[in-house]
Amino acid sequence: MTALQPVRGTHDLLPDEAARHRLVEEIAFDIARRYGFGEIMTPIFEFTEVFSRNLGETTDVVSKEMYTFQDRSGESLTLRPEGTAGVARAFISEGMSQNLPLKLFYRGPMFRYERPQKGRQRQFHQLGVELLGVESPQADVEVIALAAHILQELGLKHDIQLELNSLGDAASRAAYRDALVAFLMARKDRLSKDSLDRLDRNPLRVLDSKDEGDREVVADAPLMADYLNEASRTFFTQVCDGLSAVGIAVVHNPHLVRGLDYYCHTAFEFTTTALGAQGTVLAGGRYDGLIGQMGGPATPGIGWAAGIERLSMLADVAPEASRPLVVIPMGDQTAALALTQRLRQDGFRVDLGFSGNMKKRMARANKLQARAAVILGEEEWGRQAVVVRDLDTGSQEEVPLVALEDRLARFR
RNA sequence: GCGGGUGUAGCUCAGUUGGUUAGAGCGCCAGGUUGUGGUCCUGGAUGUCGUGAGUUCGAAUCUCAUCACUCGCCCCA
Repeated sequence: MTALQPVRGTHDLLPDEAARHRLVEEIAFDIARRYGFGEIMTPIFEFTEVFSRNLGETTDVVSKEMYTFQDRSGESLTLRPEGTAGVARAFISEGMSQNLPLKLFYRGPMFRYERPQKGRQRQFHQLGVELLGVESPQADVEVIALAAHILQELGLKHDIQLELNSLGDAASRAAYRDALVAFLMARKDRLSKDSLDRLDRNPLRVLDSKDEGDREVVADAPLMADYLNEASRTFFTQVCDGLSAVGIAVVHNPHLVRGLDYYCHTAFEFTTTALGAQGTVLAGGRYDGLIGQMGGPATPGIGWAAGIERLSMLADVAPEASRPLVVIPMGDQTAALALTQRLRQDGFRVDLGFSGNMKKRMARANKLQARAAVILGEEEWGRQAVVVRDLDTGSQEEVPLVALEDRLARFR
């Protein structure tokens, strides 16, 4: 605990940036509402098993990135590294299976112990959605369409592309995995150190390797598409057709793999090249087995999550700069306080400085980009009036107190 | 966890081959007469030179360690 620094990988969000954050969240939530989603707020920590059992013991997230600690009663708790497991847990705990289908939106901090980089922090924020209880590929289409809609509304400056793949159902996935492992084992000596490790923990990851040698080996590896069984293939085709029907362009990436164990069928990522090594802006997939595996009623699900910091860096939106009114007392501070309170009650955004002479207060008003100043001159005050100065034009006039709100209306 | 780069006032940076009082712009504060901002002029304050050791007569400038940031790997949002 050295000096007064924020913990590595955490950041203070000052008002300007916090406002951007909120704006991104609000735009996303606003659109999600149009699609019928309601917000759910789950705790930022859960019993450790909620994550360790369901994301997959060998995944990086579980094996080396969780913030896990014991509370005073000795329970092992973990700061959530992602949102889906908590929502699934809530679904079961709260008996929500009575209300299917369920459309949930969430936002909030997530925690992952990783080496910080651009667009990657230890405490970061995500917003995401989960659609539970729908087996049909229509759910996949709706959820992906929502994602595309949000990104569009955020005006992402840099071109974003949607990559899509199918992992197939459990049977298809297992069959493919076996085939791939056999293929890779036969070429073990040509694989990079990292990929040998992947071969052990998550063989599909080898497909994604950036290593030159690996890429050569992988180039003629068996294709996932060839191992999809009939049902899985039909499902994928329907998702693709649906997306094309709603006008969403897709790049099929047969090497696209998800990091967490619970995914099946549809996997997708909206990617960009504008964030350095972090190409993913929004990603998700289908997880039909998760809730059953956690001990709840077998319930299909599909969802995605997006990093708010990443969205904020790319989004072409700016919080509306609402300009305040400023009250400037000349003599009686108490009268100014009362008048300020009155105007605030009337719905105006008003700033009343805490100290300083008139010049100083005017300068401050300017800095706040105030629209107008209400000046309480002693002389005018004696006549039950104040001076209202338009700070853009510099013109000012005397206004009787009884007419103040009316006169101020145009500065709202 | 691994590798590269960086670290000087609130911010952006300069600082010559190690040399004694560490600078600029912006910002901030105070003035430019009596109740008025945004421009302009004048003046002022602010630095453990990331931190800790070491080399040296002497270090912001060299060495080592450490911390933070940053880029890439891993992985992901």
